[in-house]
Amino acid sequence: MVCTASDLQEWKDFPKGLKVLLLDQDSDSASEIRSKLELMDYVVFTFCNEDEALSAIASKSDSFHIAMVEVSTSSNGSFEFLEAARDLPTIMMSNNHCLSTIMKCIALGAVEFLHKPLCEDKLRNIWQHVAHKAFNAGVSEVSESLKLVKETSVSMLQRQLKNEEQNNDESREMRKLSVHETDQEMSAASDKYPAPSTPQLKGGARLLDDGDCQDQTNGTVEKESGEQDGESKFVETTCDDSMSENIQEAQGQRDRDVLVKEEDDSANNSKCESMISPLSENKDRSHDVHGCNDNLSKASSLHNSARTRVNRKKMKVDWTPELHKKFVQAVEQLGVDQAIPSRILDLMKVEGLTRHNVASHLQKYRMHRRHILPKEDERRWPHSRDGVTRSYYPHRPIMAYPTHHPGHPLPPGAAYPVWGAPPSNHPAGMQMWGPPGYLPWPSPENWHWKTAYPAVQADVWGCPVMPPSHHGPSFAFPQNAPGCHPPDGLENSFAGNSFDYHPDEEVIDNIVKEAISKPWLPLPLGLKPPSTDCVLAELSRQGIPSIPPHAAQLGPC
DNA sequence: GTCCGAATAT
DNA sequence: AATATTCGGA
Repeated sequence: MVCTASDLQEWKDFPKGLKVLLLDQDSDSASEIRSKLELMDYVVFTFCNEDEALSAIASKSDSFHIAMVEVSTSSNGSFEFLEAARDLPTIMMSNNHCLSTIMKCIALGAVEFLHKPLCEDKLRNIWQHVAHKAFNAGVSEVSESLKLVKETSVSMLQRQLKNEEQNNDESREMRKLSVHETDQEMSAASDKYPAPSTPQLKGGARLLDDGDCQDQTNGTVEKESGEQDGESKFVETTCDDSMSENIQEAQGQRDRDVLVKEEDDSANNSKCESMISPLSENKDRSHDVHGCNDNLSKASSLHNSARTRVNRKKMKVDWTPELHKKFVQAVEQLGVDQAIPSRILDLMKVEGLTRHNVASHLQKYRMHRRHILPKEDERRWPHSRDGVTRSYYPHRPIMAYPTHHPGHPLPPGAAYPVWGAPPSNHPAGMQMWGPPGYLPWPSPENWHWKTAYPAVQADVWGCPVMPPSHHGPSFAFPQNAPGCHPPDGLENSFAGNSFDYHPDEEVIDNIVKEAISKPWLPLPLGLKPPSTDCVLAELSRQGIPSIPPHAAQLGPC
């Protein structure tokens, strides 16, 4: 369908009603796309059969503004369509991400190639191809084209401003178009066809665009104006440690030197997320696997030069080994118990890092420690229950874990070394969270052992834990004499644990001995209280034929 | 209102 | 899997 700029000018609520020919052999996929498009007020004509689609455009070629065609991996049919529908801006789409296929599509005139599954943003913006074509159709003279475009844009803009209250996505898109196409890119764009397709907009104003658009489209602005804003704002300040945390927080002073990378969801469709690289010593970013470094400075300067909406975009902190090292040092310095995000943040003095970032990382860090730590201080457990030496977790796992290095207990200070080993000993990006020799990351598939033994309460990390204190001491007390039989399932419970450890008698004995020698303490998990029968039998075996009368009054304490 | 930590989402 | 975001509670 030939859609001219003046058509657009007359078009109420563009792109509402834009007619989309959808050709997809897969009817499921087709209907999915269709419904998405329809939600955006496109009018969709679905074809699962290519011949039908071809005859449709042949007979009533005016009926469509744009086509979306699935490139089936099996046939070349879709290319035929492409050739047959030269006048129709055609977007090809496929699960097949093969470059040569894409190339072929483009070569044959496709205005864009979209990877499936299609994301909504891309669908929403397909109208741009129509607009682009309209603005370029049959206009030989650039100045004429520009004039037309300008008029069109302006009139559209005015119309939209009038309908302010019913502002919806389309109008916003249009405004975007007006501004940018008119004032900035049109002269360049008008003499070549390449689609200005949504996601493929090149550089320049994109960030601003997105920022604005985002602000308008979803009402997330106010949300980000709170704490988050304060933290992610780029403020160039210099504060020293003497300043109070709060002030620092409020000033967003940790956000110095952040490098941001513009979100690049462009043509390649590879969702390369924005990334923030908080590094004062960013030279040693040896593992920049994302290869985004080039963009960093670009985005950064962009940010500096213009508005800072950029920051609104999701930015991911890249926890490089160096950064993690800082983190761990901070945690150590504070002591695990006092290590809270804001303090860690202060100590780290990494610009651009937010408390949220740290909190998130801290969460992961703790989770990890929960796995490696119990082994370490398990042997010290009996003395750490008074709460004084209690570490981060109030309810220390009681089940004796075998320690990984039985002969090499780590001194408390060394329990959480900064780095167990030089990073160079590990594959790029590998992070060490614990002392040398520990599995850096116990693999989750090894955690399932916890479920094998219901009698042991396991926490979410798979560590057996003490029941909360309100269960009271009575919980601990015996129906079974220790030693009657090893706790049922104990072995099973260990069979698949993180360390592939199969407990031997010694371990069990130690637990049992501990329990026997300190009967006033709660019974370690995994040990069942002895049954009365068992107790009686044992007593009998020791030559005590019956329970002394007063014994019954003792009862459980 | 701020911060924390866990839960949940991406 | 890693990180961000959300949510409930202090």
